[in-house]
Amino acid sequence: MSDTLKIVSWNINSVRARIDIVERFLREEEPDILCLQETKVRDDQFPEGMFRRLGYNHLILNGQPMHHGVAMVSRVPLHEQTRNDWQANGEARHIGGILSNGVRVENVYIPAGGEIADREVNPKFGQKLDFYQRMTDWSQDLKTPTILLGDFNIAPLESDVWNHKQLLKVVSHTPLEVETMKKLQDAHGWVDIGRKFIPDPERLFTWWSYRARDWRKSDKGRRLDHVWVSPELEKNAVGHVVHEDARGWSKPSDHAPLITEFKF
DNA sequence: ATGGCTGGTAGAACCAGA
Repeated sequence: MSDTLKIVSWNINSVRARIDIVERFLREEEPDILCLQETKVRDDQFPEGMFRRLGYNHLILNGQPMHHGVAMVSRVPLHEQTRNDWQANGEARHIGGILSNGVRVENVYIPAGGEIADREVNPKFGQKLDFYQRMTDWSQDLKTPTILLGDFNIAPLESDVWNHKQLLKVVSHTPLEVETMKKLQDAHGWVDIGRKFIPDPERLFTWWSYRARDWRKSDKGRRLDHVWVSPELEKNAVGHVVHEDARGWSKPSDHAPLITEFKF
């Protein structure tokens, strides 16, 4: 027998402002698990009703007022395990759960890191690097088969950005960030599911700025969102797409959802 | 190098996103 699991990662940029397109997405795509980042809502104000009406009765929330915040909503059993503070400052940027088959799902919102790629003048950039380092330490000890997904805020490959040369000094694509991300990936042998299904050098973006006049026409995108899995789960991943259309829905998030299908 | 847009919350000539 085999079970399929359809899991989505989506930086939603306010779950309340986006509740109508989240509902549309769930009705059209019918994922089993939706992992959200930047929910921007306290747990006691999370809009549970829509999710429960559609059968998503397992809700695991780690929110805070104003900024950040992550959540997982599931229509299959998913039990909270951990909420790690990889920034060591109390911000709500991670929630971890476990499926009934023992596979862990780790949903993370890694800090963007501010404007200037120098930790001496921009503490936020240092926090981002430190966050990656703590995740690297955590990955080295990790034994459980795990799906790690979310907004990693780094686009590592040349084909992950609209213009490699122009973005070399822009936070999200600097060589130091790419190297830091690689150390995290190597610490557990994380498999990059995006590039397993859409190999380099094919264009692959998950985020387009709000500031473009026409995001689709200019297509100045970056691949900031990722789905990684433990080596032993690579064979279980059977499909992966970036749902670019949702970036063009009314009042969209600036990130598109990433849809991954597994067979266990 | 600059500017462009969005949401939350306060009630901003705000902050943060990336």
